[in-house]
Amino acid sequence: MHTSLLQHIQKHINLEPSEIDILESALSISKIKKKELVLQEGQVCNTIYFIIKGCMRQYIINSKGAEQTLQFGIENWWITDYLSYHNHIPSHFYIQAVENSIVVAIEKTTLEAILIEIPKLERYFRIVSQKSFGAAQMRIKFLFTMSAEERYHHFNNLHPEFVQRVPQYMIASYLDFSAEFMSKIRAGKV
Amino acid sequence: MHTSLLQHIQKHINLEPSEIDILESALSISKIKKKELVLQEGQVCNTIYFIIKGCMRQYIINSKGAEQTLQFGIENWWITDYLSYHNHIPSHFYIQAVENSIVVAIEKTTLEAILIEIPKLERYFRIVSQKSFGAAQMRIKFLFTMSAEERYHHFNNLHPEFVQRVPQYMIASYLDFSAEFMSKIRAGKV
DNA sequence: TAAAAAACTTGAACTACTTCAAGAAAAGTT
DNA sequence: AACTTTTCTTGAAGTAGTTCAAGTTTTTTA
Repeated sequence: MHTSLLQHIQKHINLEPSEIDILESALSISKIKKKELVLQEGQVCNTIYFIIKGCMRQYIINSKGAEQTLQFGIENWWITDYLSYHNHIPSHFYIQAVENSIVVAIEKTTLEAILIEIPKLERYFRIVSQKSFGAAQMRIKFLFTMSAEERYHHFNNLHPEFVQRVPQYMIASYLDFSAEFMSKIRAGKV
Repeated sequence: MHTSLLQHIQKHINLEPSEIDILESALSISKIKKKELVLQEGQVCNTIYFIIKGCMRQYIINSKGAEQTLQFGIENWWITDYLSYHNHIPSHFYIQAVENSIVVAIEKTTLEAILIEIPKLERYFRIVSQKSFGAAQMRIKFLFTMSAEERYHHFNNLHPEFVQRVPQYMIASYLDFSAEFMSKIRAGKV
């Protein structure tokens, strides 16, 4: 396993050397090719992914057959469908690699075993998921209060590198407007 | 403390009698009058609230001075601003009682102490917040894929009691359309 | 139980966005 | 280097919603 997950965990809790050993032996990295899907709509989600390198996204296919990105994940983010994961119900989402990516993929059974061996990790996941929930609430705030153009500029200011990395149409759908409209915003034609 | 919080916790983890004692003595209930604010924009949020009875909401005031509800909480829900709570930063939100409510209000210092005494509770909060995050993602999905009318009918089917309980204009803003438009949807004039 | 405040309704005018269609540019593949 | 696929751009026409203003109904308060 790459050290970045350990570092991320140790930002929030202290691990003993023995606990690090347990993690090292239980977890491994995997590579995911650009465009590869790790979850599809209708499947039950049994895995959580920590992104070591690259970029993933969670998206849906709407009633018109178009993809809409709900969530991006980059280095040091977790990505999964928690509702499907916890309730054993079919997922509404696709999870896909936007770039060739390196992740730590943890199966539910593995994670449950690790959490029993290292109960301290419950705290880590608690804090991380509370912060994610907080971020989701801010996201809803921005969707509610800003115009399309404001959302674009705000996102562009906050994550300029990111806008370079992924196709514009994915960002447009993440910000909830059409790719065509994004093009016009960028050209100043609005 | 009312038993409903204990029951909610014990849906997810098993508590020893001694642990229940600790909780009982550390926590107490408080009453919040309708329209009373427990958090205002600009304040740092240092408390999490478990709703025993009643209804709370998290809202913002937008650039036009109008309130927009981001989140409702009813019986057996937690409500707080996790981003402000964790990062000690001023909140973007107001949290207010929609009805006269009874809550367990837990200060950050109290909660941290309890979590050290009963580490098992980390698991409870981890699971609850992961599920909340999953629900927030579904919420974004619905906002993205459904028309205003679809969102109204969907919400009305899912939570019919709830629509009776709170003013329509709050539900309209939660579903991200105007109170006037909601009136037209209900009258079938759209 | 009257008065005041809060919540809901209605229609008309407006607008921030979408959709469509077609072409251009950029990136990926052999 | 040529071909294919993917991504981005542009304008014209359409529409799902908003905003405003005024009136009505319901709920709360004194």
